[in-house]
Amino acid sequence: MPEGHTIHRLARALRRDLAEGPLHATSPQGRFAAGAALIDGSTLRSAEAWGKYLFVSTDTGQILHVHLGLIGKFRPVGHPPPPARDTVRLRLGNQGGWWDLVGPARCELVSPDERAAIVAGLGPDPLRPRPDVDRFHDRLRRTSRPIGAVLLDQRVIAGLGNIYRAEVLYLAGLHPSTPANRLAADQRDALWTESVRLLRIGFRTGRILTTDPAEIGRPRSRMRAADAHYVYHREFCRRCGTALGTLHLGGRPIQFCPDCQPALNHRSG
DNA sequence: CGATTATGATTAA
DNA sequence: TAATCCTAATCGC
Repeated sequence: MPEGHTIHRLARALRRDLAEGPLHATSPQGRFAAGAALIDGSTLRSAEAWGKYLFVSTDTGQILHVHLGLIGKFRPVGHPPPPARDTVRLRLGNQGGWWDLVGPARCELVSPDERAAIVAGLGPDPLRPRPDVDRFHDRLRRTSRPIGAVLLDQRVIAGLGNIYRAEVLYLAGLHPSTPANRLAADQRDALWTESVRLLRIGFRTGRILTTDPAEIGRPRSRMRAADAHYVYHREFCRRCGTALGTLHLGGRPIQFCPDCQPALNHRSG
């Protein structure tokens, strides 16, 4: 589920649902019982996303840090809430709604300093106001690691995951193995611009949609899953039909189109 | 029923 | 780089 757009939508939904009235917090699973007890009875003050990291703070000064990881989910469960499954790490709710957190990589209370340290370690988040684009350019200029690995590094850009990195590279026409420091300024610009554009579409729609509706002949609201991406998890390029290649970069598989994303030429590079 | 897989990240080596 | 963690849906036998 979660690349950056998911966490930003989640933060907004929690703000809307839980703003009013004291929170009830429990840990049916038991693994966050102490933390839930400290949150219980407080009132929500803020919920915000930094890349894939979610912070929820209360009027009593508690700061809840949640990271969904690969398999975590934080979703509304209706009102009144049904009996909780025994995997629910945290159930949070009030008169505005009820939410269950299941399978998170992180669910913990942090101090203001700890929170600041996490945020300081993250690269610019395209979905936040006034992201520091220069920092993104600087990081790319300074490393020879393959751009396909660099885009997954949250210290470089916060919020991209395995789908967006593959699609952003496709849209920029760049081979995933290209050393980041060999990219030209306009290529780095394209990576940033496409990241912003795609994440915004994801935030607006709640889906990772990267294809051009005009090209597909179908509005985003009715986009079929099979047409939603150009290369991610595909066998053939959605645009030109060429058989895709697969690499392992940043510890994860990435598909690319050998025709639309040619490898860096030795003489021009 | 077990194995596999998934939009992630940290730790150890 | 590999091992590890977290959960649930899906698939094959």
